[in-house]
Amino acid sequence: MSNECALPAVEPDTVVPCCPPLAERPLTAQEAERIAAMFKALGDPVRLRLLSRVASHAGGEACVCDIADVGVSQPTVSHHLKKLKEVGLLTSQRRGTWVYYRVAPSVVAAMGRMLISSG
Amino acid sequence: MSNECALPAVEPDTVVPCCPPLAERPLTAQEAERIAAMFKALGDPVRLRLLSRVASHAGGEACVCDIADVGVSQPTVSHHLKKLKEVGLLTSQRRGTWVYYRVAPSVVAAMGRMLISSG
DNA sequence: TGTAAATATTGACGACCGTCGATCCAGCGC
DNA sequence: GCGCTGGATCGACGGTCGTCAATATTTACA
Repeated sequence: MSNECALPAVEPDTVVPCCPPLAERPLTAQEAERIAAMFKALGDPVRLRLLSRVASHAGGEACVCDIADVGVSQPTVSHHLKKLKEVGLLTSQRRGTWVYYRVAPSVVAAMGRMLISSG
Repeated sequence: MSNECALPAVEPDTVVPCCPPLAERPLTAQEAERIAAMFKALGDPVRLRLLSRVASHAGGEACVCDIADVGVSQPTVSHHLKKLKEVGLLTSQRRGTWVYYRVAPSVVAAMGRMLISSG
């Protein structure tokens, strides 16, 4: 995957260029479906806090145990991290007993650019 | 409302500065709640298409009748436009028989910047 | 081998959300 | 006044989502 501005494609074959500016042209149904799934991942307060905690953590990565105290149970934390991972906003890596998460900057930035260049 | 970078506050008194960069520091529960509500509004394909249609329409505004053919019923379109309006992403104005919607560029840009400056 | 710690998965339950048909409201023209 | 058109609201239904307790899985260490 050399394309820096690519979102995780639904099918591995079609690497779609990411996020056209919102005001460039009307989004197609497929584009909207794909992009909405990513924004929906940001549309939950617990996920937003988890993402922010990973992003702001030293070294750009955080163990689950470092960020898990957000007021919900451990399974719920795991559930939300999984969702963020599914849409490509987070990546994970197991090191020993712990699992470390880090944000995918290109994906986050791509979503941001879609909004910025529409103003 | 002179502050260009302000999101619609839940209570009219507290005008909160918008969207700290995701990686600046961990979001508080209240911040996350407020911001998640806005991203949630973007987390639906129909709303995303409606927003894109308004944003890309000539003059920066669009009558409902111009953008309503997104594959759902007229009440559903109205419902989604209302939601986008509630979180401050759209504004509306009645002119005669028609209602015109336009995007709130500062709000959209604020959300974008929150993501961009986190990469 | 066996026990403990860190995450993930499963299954269930209540709440929220998107959708629709039916209805209502606001302007316009006759 | 009346009818028509664009748009909003209401009420209901089915599906999705966030949450939890319980359990499973993975690794480390004695």
